[in-house]
Amino acid sequence: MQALSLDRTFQALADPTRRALLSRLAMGPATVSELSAPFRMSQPAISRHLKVLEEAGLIATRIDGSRRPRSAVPGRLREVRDWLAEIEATFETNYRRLDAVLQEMEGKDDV
Amino acid sequence: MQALSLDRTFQALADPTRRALLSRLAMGPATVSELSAPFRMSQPAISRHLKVLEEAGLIATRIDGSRRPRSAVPGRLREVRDWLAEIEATFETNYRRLDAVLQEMEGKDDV
DNA sequence: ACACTATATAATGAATCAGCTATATAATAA
DNA sequence: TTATTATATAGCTGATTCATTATATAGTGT
Repeated sequence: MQALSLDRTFQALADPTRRALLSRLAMGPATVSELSAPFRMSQPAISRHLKVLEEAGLIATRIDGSRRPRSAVPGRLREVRDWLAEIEATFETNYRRLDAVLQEMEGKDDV
Repeated sequence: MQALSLDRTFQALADPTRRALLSRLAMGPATVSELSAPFRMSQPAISRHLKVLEEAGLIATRIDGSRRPRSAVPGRLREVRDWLAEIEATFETNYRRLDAVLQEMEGKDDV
């Protein structure tokens, strides 16, 4: 298996086809044929996108005869969202601090 | 200005240097020199990364004499997080539905 | 004006990406 | 066995990425 870096995961999400595939899979498992159907793109291209999503830890493959139904794996997405939330929290904190400083300055400056 | 696509934004986040720069900027504005200092990477490389972050709508540039202090812009991150949350919600919904189906099957199967 | 600092841009090269077509592999159906 | 279906892999191409060094641009300080 490959290393599950945020790099890889964000990279996987940086393509509209892959995001569409993931959206579809969030609604339930689907085979490659089913996933390919809505796209004007060759089956190999879709298979490749699915591989990227899998290496990013976003989907998983099950084997069912000659089919390879994929399904979404939520854990990885949650990690990504946590990372984003952390940055936003940092920003919020420091924004509030700045705000407090500004208010204090205003208090001493004005009147 | 460039189109602010999710593509571009995820792409921007898919690089560890850029994520580090964004983390730093979430704590408060900083100039290119300040941002470059912690990295073993040329100044032009950092400037380029900053440009990518800006084109992704994640940071903004202010002009102050010969300096170009950057600051984080939170709106875009929130959009990204919203997109992730939506997918997770879809997954949750469909997972619950499956769960319900399974429970019903179990009810009819067992005993 | 001159030197220095801060930053951006250009030119280049190696690596990776995203698509295609052709082909391989494996399971299913006849 | 043979044909068909489902999917993966290989090989190719053009575009994009990420780093480098060299250089341009523009402000600052003397």
